[in-house]
Amino acid sequence: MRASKYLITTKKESPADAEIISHQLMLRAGMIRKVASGLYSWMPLGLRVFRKVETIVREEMDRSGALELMMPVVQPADLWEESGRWSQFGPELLRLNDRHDRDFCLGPTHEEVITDIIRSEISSYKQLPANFYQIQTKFRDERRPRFGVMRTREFCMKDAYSFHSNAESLQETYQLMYQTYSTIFDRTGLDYRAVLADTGSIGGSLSHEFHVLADSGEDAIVFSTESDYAANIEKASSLVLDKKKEAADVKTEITTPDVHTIGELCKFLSLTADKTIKTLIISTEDSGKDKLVALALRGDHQLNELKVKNILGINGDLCLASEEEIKKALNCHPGSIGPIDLNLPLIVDSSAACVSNFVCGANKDGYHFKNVSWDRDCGELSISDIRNVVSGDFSPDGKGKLEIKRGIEVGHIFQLGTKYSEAMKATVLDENGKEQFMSMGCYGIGVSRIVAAAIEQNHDDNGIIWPEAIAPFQTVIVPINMHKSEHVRAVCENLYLSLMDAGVDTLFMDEPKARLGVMLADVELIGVPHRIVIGERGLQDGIIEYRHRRASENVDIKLNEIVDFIKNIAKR
RNA sequence: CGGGGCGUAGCGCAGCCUGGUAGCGCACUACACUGGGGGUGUAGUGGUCGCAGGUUCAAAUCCUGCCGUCCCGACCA
Repeated sequence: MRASKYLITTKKESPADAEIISHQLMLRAGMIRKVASGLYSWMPLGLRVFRKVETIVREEMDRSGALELMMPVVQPADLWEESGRWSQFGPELLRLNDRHDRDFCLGPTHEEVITDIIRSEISSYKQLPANFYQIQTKFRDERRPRFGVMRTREFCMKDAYSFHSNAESLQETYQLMYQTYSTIFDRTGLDYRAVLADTGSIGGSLSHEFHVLADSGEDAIVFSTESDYAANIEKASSLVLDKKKEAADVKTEITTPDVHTIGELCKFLSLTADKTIKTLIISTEDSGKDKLVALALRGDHQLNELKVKNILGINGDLCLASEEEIKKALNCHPGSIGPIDLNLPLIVDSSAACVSNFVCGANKDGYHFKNVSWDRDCGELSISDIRNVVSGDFSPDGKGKLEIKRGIEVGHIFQLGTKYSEAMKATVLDENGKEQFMSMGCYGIGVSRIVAAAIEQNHDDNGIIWPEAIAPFQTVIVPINMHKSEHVRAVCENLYLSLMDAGVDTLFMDEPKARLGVMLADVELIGVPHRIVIGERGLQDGIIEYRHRRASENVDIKLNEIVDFIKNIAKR
């Protein structure tokens, strides 16, 4: 591509509302432009990267045997009512009416449509297993779109859906997709991990997420130092070792004026938070009547909302009881609650249950108990894992300790089982001529998000550093004073044509009067991996300058060797 | 959804408190110089000051409402 025929709209300053580095660089490099909150246009330069990612995904999906199709963005409400998700989905689902006032939604995902297709097209177990995918626009009316293309309302996703006549077959395809995803992310050249995940609102049983590692990632992911255990923190558990029970000291009520938080309590009594128990009261409004439930955690641990929701079978958001509700139920303020003689259902975290002689609230404003023992003071306990693991916990498989890193979720695979096929009556006849619900799997990859994640992981002060496989251009030719030297011009032209002939994606900075400094700054911002600078000075010795985007020094290459050199290092 | 910030030229910002000719930098156009890392000069182009009301002789500036946009949001018991 010739720069003179292309649109390169770089900026020195980044827009004020861009917070994370990938968003800033994508705007500065002219890859994307915002249309409205959570809605972006892909400029030609950005689209090139987008397409490269898309191509890798498509090639590997095809290789896996999945069949590409395309379903509509706008979907009828009927299908969603059949699956039960019309009422289950919150405001994330953008609903709209057509001119006949019929209900539709913009598809955030396509389980309903694909299940509808398959139930009418496939009727025999002999046609299974089958796997269908599309690469297409999705819409989710995010509560808060942010981070540029990382969390938008409209985004592009590859979604695949597999159908099976039995669980083993689903297992096989799931494994195949796991492999395929690994190949896809290997090919993008990104540093990623697959982790165990929760199935969330899509439902189903087993699930893995694929995360690109980056400090700015929205998710915390947990690894064992010694085994291959890896999980999202929402899902991660740890091995709780029963501590030797200390002999119970005498329980004492102590006055704790103006102590409302664990922090204040620790300071007041000069002890560490792991010797305290905090008691949270949640209101489970979701389960019909307004019921309060108490949760006991070690003072230094954090509640894992998801684990509690799974235990209590709550679908919606978990919310903490208000001060009034607590006052009404317990006659004290939130800062003084404890597990003793609590007139509420209580769930004790398994780590909290190992603490003895702890300090906790006395359910009386201004008072706490010390030397509390679960066995003696709290009666029968309901114990569950309801906290987030922390760095240094034991891996649940007993091998190694847990370590926590940040990740950007770019892929997610699920075993759905028969959730949708049952709801939508998608059946086949088995070997015995009996009707059976198909088992399903679904598999997503965020195409647009991968582009942003790649930048989060690969950039420096001067701009983006694209991995070879997804760079908008593999190579760039930068001439020096081309308008003054016919020789430089001719060499650049020749080289450009030779590289294009050799199948190397090349950008030729052919604006005759462009200044060198400006061109170099642009080219670094855009992140082209391989740079060739050609000037009269070097040409006199038959030499041109090569530099990789990550390198800090030029390498002199003989003019007649450059095409082979580039072909060699830029090969796919 | 709750809390906060911000809307002035394509982008980044000042002006607003204390009402009176709408400014600066980048970008853009033309010309000249310069020519191996965002160069210099001269002359230009470009703005319903988010929208709607109100106060006033006079509103970017003061008041009210709306819209847009960005950031933060159990972690405290």
